[in-house]
Amino acid sequence: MTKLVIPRKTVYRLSLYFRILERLHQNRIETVSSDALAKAAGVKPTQLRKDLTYFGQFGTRGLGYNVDALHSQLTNVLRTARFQPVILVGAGNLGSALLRYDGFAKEGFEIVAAFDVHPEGAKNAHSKIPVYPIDRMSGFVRENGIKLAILTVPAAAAQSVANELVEAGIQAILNFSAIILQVPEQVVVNNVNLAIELENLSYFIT
Amino acid sequence: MTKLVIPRKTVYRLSLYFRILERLHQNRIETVSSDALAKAAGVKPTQLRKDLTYFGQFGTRGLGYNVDALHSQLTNVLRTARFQPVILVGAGNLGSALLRYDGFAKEGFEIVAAFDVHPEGAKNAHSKIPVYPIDRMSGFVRENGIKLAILTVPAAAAQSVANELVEAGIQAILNFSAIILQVPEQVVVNNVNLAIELENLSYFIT
DNA sequence: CTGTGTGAAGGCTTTCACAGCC
DNA sequence: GGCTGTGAAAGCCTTCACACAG
Repeated sequence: MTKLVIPRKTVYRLSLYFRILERLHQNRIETVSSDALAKAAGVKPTQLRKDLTYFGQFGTRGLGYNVDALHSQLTNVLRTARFQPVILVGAGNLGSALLRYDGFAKEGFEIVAAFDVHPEGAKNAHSKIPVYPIDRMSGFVRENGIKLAILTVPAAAAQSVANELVEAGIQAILNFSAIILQVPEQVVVNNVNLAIELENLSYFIT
Repeated sequence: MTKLVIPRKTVYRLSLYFRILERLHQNRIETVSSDALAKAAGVKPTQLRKDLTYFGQFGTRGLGYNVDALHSQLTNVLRTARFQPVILVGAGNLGSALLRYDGFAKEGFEIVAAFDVHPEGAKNAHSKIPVYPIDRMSGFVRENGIKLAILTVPAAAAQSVANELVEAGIQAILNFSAIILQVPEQVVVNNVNLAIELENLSYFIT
């Protein structure tokens, strides 16, 4: 598998290109140049072309890329990445918000279950996703072979919940809690810290 | 101002260190080594030390860093970055969730107002933040000198709303919408795309 | 002897420059 | 002429190795 030689940042951008190609397809656009596609993705054209060469050649010189062909190539590269069942742990403010957020389902991710210390307290009226007590989490992960978890518990609980998830066999965590998780290196963690994103932006304000 | 010579990634990590130092301070820990602090931040000790040298020397050799002293130095570096008033545009699912999310306020950011095409439809029962119709947005930004906006509108509306924000004088945007915004280069944009984060994680699952 | 500070080396990404094809 | 593909160069960031201070 050539999977491992694609740089992390490139993989991230491939997801971007993929989504742009979907929109182009919906608009019945058949061909796109690296210039146009790169601009839509907010990168330089050379970067886009370099990104694509990691797994082949798809363009026609003098013309550009066939939207559908490139789209299906990217589907192929990212295929394992889509339609993964996901669990969410921590149905507080942010967690229950994400349960109601339809952006995941739209893009092929299904949150199959949520867990919380107080499942009955979850503000979950508008969602069909079941919220279970957290002591059922490990069992659920094991029985259903869940590999992906979204972590939205308070900072104080995050590490111990993460330990439990790892123990149960989780391979990747999308971490919204305000601490950096210590996990074995085979477990992948992406951190999203909204306060830091704002602080970072503010730093660059004049 | 030495501000501009600090690399973007370093600024981001400074926010991390800052939060860890706050926790250490709360726990009455007075001194911390670069090893311990780096581990908590998920980086290598040398990286932490290098990050700090961008704006001075704060450690005591053989001992480590004084928690409070380093904390106040970071406050100084990040000071403009905190306590900025923020507006939120797009009070749909994700937007109204963020209005209820207390993580921003806890970290010094106040969302002073929200805007939506259908303000009355905003699921805003539990929040005290006012939701105004979107045609009041520009005026509000101008009158209050708002520099920071959180954008949670649907992809189809995002670019035109962003244009309006830029026109009104916004300097930085935290963009949750699924497209990459085209903005003048003096405007800073940080993108958060939750579906791509999940897809990216999934890619690295075996 | 412990742990910071830092020039130099190394590694990873991005960008350039241009060859090659339509 | 227009646009892709790509080796080489540049740039940026991280890591190393070790000098130096307490």
